[in-house]
Order: sequence, then C-alpha cells, then structure tokens
Amino acid sequence: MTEKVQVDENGKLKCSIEYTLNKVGGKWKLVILWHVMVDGTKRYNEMRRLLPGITHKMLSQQLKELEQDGLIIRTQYNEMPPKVEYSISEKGLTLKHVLEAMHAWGTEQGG
Amino acid sequence: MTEKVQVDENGKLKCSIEYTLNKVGGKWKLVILWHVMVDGTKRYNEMRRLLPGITHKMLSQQLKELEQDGLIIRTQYNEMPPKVEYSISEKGLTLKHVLEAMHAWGTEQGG
DNA sequence: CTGGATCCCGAGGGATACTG
DNA sequence: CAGTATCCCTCGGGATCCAG
Repeated sequence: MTEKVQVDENGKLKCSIEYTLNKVGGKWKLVILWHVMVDGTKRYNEMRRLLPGITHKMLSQQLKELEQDGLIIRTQYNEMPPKVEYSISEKGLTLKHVLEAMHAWGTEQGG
Repeated sequence: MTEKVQVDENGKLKCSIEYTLNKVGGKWKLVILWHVMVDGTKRYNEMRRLLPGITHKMLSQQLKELEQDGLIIRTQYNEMPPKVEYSISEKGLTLKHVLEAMHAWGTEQGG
C-alpha cells in the first residue's frame, strides 16, 4: 500500500504520524488526555496525584497547550478557595481510538 | 534501552498508556515503525531519506532500541559494501492499531 | 554503506519560592 | 487551591570524525 505523503512549506516530507506526535507527543499529554477521558473531569491537584513525578511547571504547561489546541476544556469557578476543572472536549474525544489502542497495547505487552 | 518506569506502591505499572509511551514514545520510533510497516523493508539510508532532519546518531540509536525491544528485525548481509535491512516484526505488527489510529487522526485533523 | 565514538552546546525541565 | 516566576543544571541530541 502506498500512503499519501504530505509536504510542508520547506518541501520536506511529512506524514500524518508526525502531525499527531506534534500535537499530543511528549511524555505527558496522552496520559493526561487518557485520565480526563476515562475518569472524567479532574481538578488541578487531582491531576497531579494521577501523574507521579510531574512538576507544577510541566503540568500547567501541558494543560495550557492542550487547552489551546482545543483538546481539553478548562472551567474556572470564581470561588475561594479557587477551583478549576479540566475535562475532555469534543475534539479531544476524537483521540479516543488512539488512546484506546495505546492502552490496549500497553495492557497486553506490559502485562 | 527502556527508561525508568513509574510504578505504584504494589510495583505495578501506573497506567498502560505510560508503558506504551516508554516503549515507543519520543520523536522518531512511531514514525520509523509506520514506515517499515506500510512501505515494507527498508535499508539504513532509505530510512534516513524518509526521516528528514534525523541524524546518524538518533537513527542508529532508535533502530537499535526498536530491535532490542523486538519491534523491528535487523538483517545484515555480509557483503561489500555493507547492506542492512530493517523490517517490521510480529511484535511490531501488534502496534498496527495504534499506528493506524494515529495516522487517521493526523490525516483528519491536519488536513 | 552502515554505523560507532566523541565533543559540545543550549533548551527542556526540576526545585523552589511567591501570588491571587 | 491553582497556578507563575525564577534560578539552575542536566543531558538529549547535533556535528564531526573514525571504522569495519
């Protein structure tokens, strides 16, 4: 089978896998998306507990990027103390197959 | 080869997504696997051409890790000049759903 | 042709303190 | 509670040369 090859503005070959990795690659984003998709809405500190080892800096950075890409929804309640909730968006749900496939593979291969 | 894995208090992997990312995360591995799965067997320099921007160091490193994890097969022909071919393994084929899902998402979202 | 070995730099990310 | 700001440093990865 021959796949459709995409070319960027520099004339370099680009494939859809690379596009996906650019959006949700890295160490944290897919894990974050998996949790908010499966477990539902989560608050900031709940996310921290779900991601052992992540720092403030990385968590807020990743969450911000995911929100700017429209993959998660950030809801802020103007209360004291502050309360912010993160949930999966419609667009984020389009990653369902990717996440399920990766989860299935990890479960099978990793035991 | 595989970096530090996060485990919970029972010594089990935190989540399967993380296991998968530990095996095939990073910038190159899934793209490499995609190419050898879809396009078939590839030689070293063919791989370089398929991955604009990758360096010798990174390509040989990633190929070695993928081979050690049993996801690709390295076949060396004792000729002059040297000839080495990389192909997808049975185990590598188990990532088919992951790769297809990511390719589909990138195609839809990226245009 | 297919890599390995080395040197080296800078950005990515950790730790911590601070703020609304 | 939910982040920001800052400092600091490691180490991922680029460039280059070497080897079978």
